[in-house]
Amino acid sequence: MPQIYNHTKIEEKWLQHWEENKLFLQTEGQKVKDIKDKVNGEAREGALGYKMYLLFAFAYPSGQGLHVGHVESKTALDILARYYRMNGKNVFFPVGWDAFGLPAENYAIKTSVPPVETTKNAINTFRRQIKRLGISYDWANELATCHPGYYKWTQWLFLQLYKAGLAYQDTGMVNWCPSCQTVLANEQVVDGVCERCEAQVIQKEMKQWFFKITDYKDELISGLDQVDWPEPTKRQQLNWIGKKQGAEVDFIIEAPQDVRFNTNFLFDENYTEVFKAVRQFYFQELSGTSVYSPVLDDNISFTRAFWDHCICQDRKQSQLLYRLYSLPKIFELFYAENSKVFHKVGNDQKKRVEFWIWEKEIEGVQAQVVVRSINKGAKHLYSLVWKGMTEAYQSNKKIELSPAGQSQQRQGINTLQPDYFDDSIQKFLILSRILTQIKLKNIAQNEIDWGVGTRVSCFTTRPDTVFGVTFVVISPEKFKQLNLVKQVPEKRCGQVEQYINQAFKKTEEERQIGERDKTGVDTGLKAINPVNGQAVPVYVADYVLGGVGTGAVMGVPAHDERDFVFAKKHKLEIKPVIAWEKKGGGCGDCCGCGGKIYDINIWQNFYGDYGQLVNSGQFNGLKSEDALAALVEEFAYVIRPATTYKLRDWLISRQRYWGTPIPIVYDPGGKPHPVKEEHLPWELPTDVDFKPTGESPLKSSKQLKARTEKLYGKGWTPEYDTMDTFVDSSWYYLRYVSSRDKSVFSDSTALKKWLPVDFYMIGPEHIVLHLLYSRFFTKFLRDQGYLNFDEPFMKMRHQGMILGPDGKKMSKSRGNVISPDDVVEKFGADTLRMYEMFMGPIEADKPWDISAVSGNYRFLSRVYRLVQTWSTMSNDLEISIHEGLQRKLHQTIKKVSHDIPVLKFNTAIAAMMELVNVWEAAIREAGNAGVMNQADILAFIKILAPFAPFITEELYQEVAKKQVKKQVKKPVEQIKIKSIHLDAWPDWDEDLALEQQVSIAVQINGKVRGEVVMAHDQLDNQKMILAAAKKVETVQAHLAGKKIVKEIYVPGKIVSLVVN
RNA sequence: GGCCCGGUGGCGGAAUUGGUAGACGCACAACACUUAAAAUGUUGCGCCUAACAGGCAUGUGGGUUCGAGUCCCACCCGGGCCACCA
Repeated sequence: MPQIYNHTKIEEKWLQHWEENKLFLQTEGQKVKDIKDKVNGEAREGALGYKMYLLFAFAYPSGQGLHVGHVESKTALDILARYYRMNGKNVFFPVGWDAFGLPAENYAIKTSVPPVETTKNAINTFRRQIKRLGISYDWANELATCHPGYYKWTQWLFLQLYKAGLAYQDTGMVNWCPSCQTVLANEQVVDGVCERCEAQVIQKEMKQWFFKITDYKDELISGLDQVDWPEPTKRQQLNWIGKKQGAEVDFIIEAPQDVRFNTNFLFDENYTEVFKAVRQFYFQELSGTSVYSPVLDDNISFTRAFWDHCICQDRKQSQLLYRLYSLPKIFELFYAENSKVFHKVGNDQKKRVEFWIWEKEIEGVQAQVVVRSINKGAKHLYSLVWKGMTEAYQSNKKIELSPAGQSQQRQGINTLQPDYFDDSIQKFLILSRILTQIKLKNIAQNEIDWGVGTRVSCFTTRPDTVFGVTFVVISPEKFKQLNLVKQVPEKRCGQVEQYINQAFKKTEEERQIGERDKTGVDTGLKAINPVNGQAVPVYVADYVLGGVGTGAVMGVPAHDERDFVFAKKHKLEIKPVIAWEKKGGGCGDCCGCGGKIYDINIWQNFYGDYGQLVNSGQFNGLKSEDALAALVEEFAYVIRPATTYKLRDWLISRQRYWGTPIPIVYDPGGKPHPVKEEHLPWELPTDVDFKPTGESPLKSSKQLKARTEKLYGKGWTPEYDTMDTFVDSSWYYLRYVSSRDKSVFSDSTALKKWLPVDFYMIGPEHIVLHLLYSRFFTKFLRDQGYLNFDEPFMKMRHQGMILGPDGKKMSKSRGNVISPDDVVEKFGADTLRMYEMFMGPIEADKPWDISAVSGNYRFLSRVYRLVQTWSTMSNDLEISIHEGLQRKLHQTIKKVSHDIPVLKFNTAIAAMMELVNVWEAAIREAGNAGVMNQADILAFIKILAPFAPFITEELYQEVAKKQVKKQVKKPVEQIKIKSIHLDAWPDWDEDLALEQQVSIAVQINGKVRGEVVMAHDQLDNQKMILAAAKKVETVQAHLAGKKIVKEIYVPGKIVSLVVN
C-alpha cells in the first residue's frame, strides 16, 4: 500500500470510475429519476424540503478555458451538492453554456472560423477541465443556447410575448458602436464609449424590437420580498427600476404680449369666447356657456345638466379634476383643423337622434368626441371615446381592453354616464389617472393660440418646496414636442431655436459626461406657479432630460443643487422655503454644533434636507412630509401625487450573426408577421459573411431569404436581426429540467418537481440585468399559465473575484492569469479545491497566493499518511479510544455540518485541520496510531469528502474494504464498496461535542486578570464561580486594597469585577 | 455627487454576533534528520520592554457599557456600481 500521496494517480482513477458508474446523474434523458429520500441527516437547517436545485451562473465558454475564478464558485456549489446528497436530499445540479455572443463572432471576423466551431471547441475544453476538477454536475441535461433544440424555444418565447403584446417594434435613437457595428444597450455604454471596444458611441435611428418589461415594474419590486438574496442586490434591483414617488405640478405658460398669432387661426372671430371658456375652465364655473363649432355650424352648450353629471360629493376635487382632464381633450378635437367629423342618425327610444362624431389621432390614440342633439337646435356633449387604451371604466366596473393595435374595435369610456360618478372620489381619481396617462399634444398647439394655457407638468420629489419655485426649466425635447417655440417672442426666437438644435446635435454626437455646465436660455415665456399665482421665467436647458420624469422641472434653487447652480449662473432669484431645526445654539462652526444657517451664496448639502415650510403662505409651519397631502387637498386640480420609474423597455434587437434569430417575417408591404410555430426552430443560416458592413450579417444569407420566400411567398423577407443574448440566459434554468424535450419548452411535471431554484450562485457582475430579465420571464410565463411560482431564484449568494498575485483583477493584458490546469497537474484537483475554499469568505475578493496552496497540499498529504498508517497497522493494534480526540472529532463534525450550508468553507477546513493536528499529537503521545476506531476515521473522511472528493474516496474505499474483508474472506479486488459520495453524512454526539471544562475569564475593571476553569455542569452556579474567581492568585493581586463595587457573571463566558 | 462593500500581525484571514482579539494557513526564524539541499518533523512568532511583571494594540477621534473589532456619532483611506434621475 503506497504511503505517498500520489494525487494524479488517485484522481484519474476515480474520475474514470465515477464516469463509468454515472454517479451523479439525477436525471436520465428527460425523465427525472426519483431517489428515495433518506431519513438520516434530515433537513438540518430546515425549511428547504427534500429537493435541492443548485444552480451555477450560466457561463460563456470562452476560448481561453477555465480560470481559477470559475473554480472557486463551481467548487463551492459542488460542496453544497455533495453535502446535500449525503444528507439525503434529492439534488439537481445541472450545467450548460451561454454559447451565443460576441467573442466567437469577433473571432470569426478575424479568422473566418465559423462561430459554431470555436464555440464547440471551447465547450469541449471547459467540459474537460470541469470534469477534471471533480465537479459533480448532472451532465445528462447539459445544454447550449446556440443549439437549435434550445433556441427553438427561445424563439417560441418571443412568439408568446409577441402574442401577448409584450414584444413590439419601435423606432428610436439607439446607441451605435461604429467599431462593433452593433446597437448597444444603455448599460453597455460606459462614459460615452463602448464597453467592449472603447470606441466612441454614436446615436442612430433604427427600427428595433422591444420587450415590454415595464408592464411588470411594480411586481418586480414587490417580488423581492419573497426571496432570500443579499440586501445590496435587492437594493440594486430597486435602483434600476427606480421608482420615485412625488408629485406632478401643473404650470400654465402664459404667452407674453408680443406673441405671434397664427393668421389662419380657425376661430379668429370667436377668440374672445374661447379665451373666456378657457379661463373659466381653469378658474371658474363653466356651466351655462357654450362653444361654437364651425364644423357643426352651431353652438355646443355646456349645460347645467352636463355639469351635474360630473359632480359628486366632494365638489372641490372631483369637478375641478374632471374639467381639468377631460376638457382639453374635448377642445382639442373641436378645434383641430384636421379632425374628421361624421354625421349619423339613429334612434333612441323611437326618437330620432342626430350624432356628430369628431375623430382624430392624438399621439397615436384615436380619440373621438360624440355630440348628440338633445332638442332641436341645441347640441349636447355626449361622450368621450379613446381608442387604443388598455383599460377603461364603464359605469363603475373596470374593464380590460385588448392591447393597442390588436383590435380595430373602438374602445373607450362613456365619461358622462351618471352612475360612473355615483359613490366615491376614488373612482374619479382613477379616471383622472387614466386620462393623464394618455399623453396629448398641447391644447394650444399650432393654430390655436389661447393666449393662456399651455399646461406643463413638472415632476418633483419635493412638492413641499413648490413655493420656492423661481423658474421653470423645460428639456429641449419637451419644448419642441409642446411646440412652444411658436409662442416664444420673436426677438428671442432665433436664440431659442439655436439652443434647441445645438442640444439635439449634442445628443447625436455624444453627451459629454464630464461637462456639467448648466447651459440654458431664457425663452421670455412666463409660467404661472399654481400655488401662488407668481409668474416665473421659463428656460430651455439640456441638463433637464427629455426622458426623465415629465421632461420639465420646477426650479427650486434654494433646495436642489442643480437648480442652485443654474440659478447662480443665470442670476435667478433664490428663495428658501424650508427651515431646519438648529442643533445646539446655532452658533456657527465654533463648537461643531452644526447650526444650519442659510446663505444664498454658497450651496450646502443640508439645503436638500427636509424640514418645516416657511415663505409658503397658508402652509407655513407644516412639516415637509405632510406638505403633499395638504397641497393636494387645496390644489387638487394642479397638483397630484405621481410616480416615475427609471426602468425602460428592453431593447432586444442586435445587428449580429451569432445569436438567436428573431422569428419574424415581413410581407411585401413591410408588415411584420410571426414565424409560424411549425417552422421553429427558425434556424440560423450558415452562408453569411461575417465582415462588418454596418448591416446585420444575416442580410448576406441567401439561404435565409430563400427559406422565407419558400415558406411565406414571393417578396417576403426575414427579420435580419438576432436577439440579445440576455434573452437566451433568462430562461435556461427552466429548460435544464427537461433539456431534451422536443415538444415543449420545459416539461410541466419536471418544472413542478424541481423549480424554483433553491440556491443560485452568481457573480456580482450579473446582479442587475440578468436577474431582472429572468424574473420578468418567470412572471410572464406564470401569467401564461406555464409556471406556478412568482420568483425563479429563492436563495442567492455571490462569489467574489479571485485576483491575480498582484492583487489586481486577472486579465490577459496584465499577464496575471492563473490557469487551473497547472495547479491541478502539480498539486491535484483536491488541493486546488481545498485551497480556493480556504482562501477566505466566498463573497470576498481575494488575491491568489501560490505559496499558500502548499499548505493545503501538506494537509491532504498528512491526512493521507495518517489514514494509510492507521489502515495498514490497525490489524495489529490495540485500539484505545482517546477521549480528547473523540470530543474534537464530534466538535468538528458539528462545526463542519453547520458551516457548509452557510458557505463558511474556510472555517470548516480550519476545523478539520485542527482535528488532524490533535490527532497527530495524540498519536505521538500514544506512540502508535491506535487512538481512533474505524467508525471515527470514516466519519472524518466523510466530512472531508465534499471538499476533496478524490482522496477521500480513495481512503474510504481502503478502510471500508478492510472492514468487509474481515467479515467475508474474499480477495480485496472483488469487494465492492459504495462510493463515499453516496453514503450518509455522519451524525455528531451532542454530549461529546460539548466542552467539558470551560475556562471563564476574570476581568477587573474591564481587563483580563485571570481565569477559572469550571466543569460544564457547574456553569450556572454563580455564587461558587464568583467566589472562585476572587480566589485566583493573579486576581487577588489586583484586588488588594481595593473595594469591589460590582460583580457580574455572564454564564459560561466571563466574570467581571468592578473595583475602585 | 449618490448608493453599496471593506479597513484586524509581514500576508490570506478567525472571533460563538457585546464577553479571554489574532483560530487555521502562508511567510519567517531556530533546531532535528541530511555530506548538502529539497522534502519532512519539532519549537517560536502582534508591538514596546534586558526581564519578571506590565503597558500598547482591530483606519482616526469621540460616545454608550462592568466590558466594544462588534453598537452610536463625526471623520480618513481603499474598492465596486450608478451617475445632470428633478
